[in-house]
Amino acid sequence: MSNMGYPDHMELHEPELREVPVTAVLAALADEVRLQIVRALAEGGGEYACGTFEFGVSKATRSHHLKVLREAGLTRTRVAGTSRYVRLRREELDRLYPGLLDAVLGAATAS
Amino acid sequence: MSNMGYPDHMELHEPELREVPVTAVLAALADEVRLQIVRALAEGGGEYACGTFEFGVSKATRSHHLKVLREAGLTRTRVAGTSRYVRLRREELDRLYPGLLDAVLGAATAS
DNA sequence: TCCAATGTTCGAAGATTGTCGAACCAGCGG
DNA sequence: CCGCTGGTTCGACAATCTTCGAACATTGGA
Repeated sequence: MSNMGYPDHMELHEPELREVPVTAVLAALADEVRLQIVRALAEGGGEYACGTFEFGVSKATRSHHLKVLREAGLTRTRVAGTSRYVRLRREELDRLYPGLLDAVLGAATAS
Repeated sequence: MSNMGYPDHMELHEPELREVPVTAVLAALADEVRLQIVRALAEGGGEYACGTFEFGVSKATRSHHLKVLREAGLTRTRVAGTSRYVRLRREELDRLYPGLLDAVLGAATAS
């Protein structure tokens, strides 16, 4: 009974957005590489394999940044085979921090 | 002729908000102490002497945080006598990043 | 003139962060 | 079964950040 209705592959732990301090959310966004990832996710709208993001950093670094985003409650990750698919938790974000993502992305895109 | 129309006391250098990278603005907000300062400034609406902010850090630390906020374009500082009065650059902020401050402050206040 | 008050600046200590290569793990395809 | 591929994890290193006390600057008043 340790399996509580999950599929046979463990889902990654992703925090409730309420339980993440605002400062952590902001800190997650306060990095150029991570902001590029978030921007890409937001533009596409859907989910992307981790390997999609090639922003001039190594595999290890990219993995690290995706972990930061996930643990800040900004993204959700689905495991499928050897790949992991990432997507932005936009609705939740917009509900809890209305306007934040739009403001940040607007600025980032407008440059 | 080094004085270019300024009053006889040099105003502190405060960057144009456009020229501050978004990540710097976010980084400035991504700290518990600085967020408390910003929250206090936003609630009050007006300007406050630096000494007003007693959030359990030393004078030196407070001075440091106020400098970070100022150089991120979040606050403006007026020098008067031995005191410095700080205020939030709310209008500019709201114009360039509409919704950002509200989202962050709402979250911070709602806790 | 001398002192008190308000802030800033200067190290320095300690923690956190971003980055990488190397090693590792798990599927998938021969 | 063996190797490739997509990702993670593990040190390690350098840079940055937060924090403090102590020293300094400047103003205003007794």
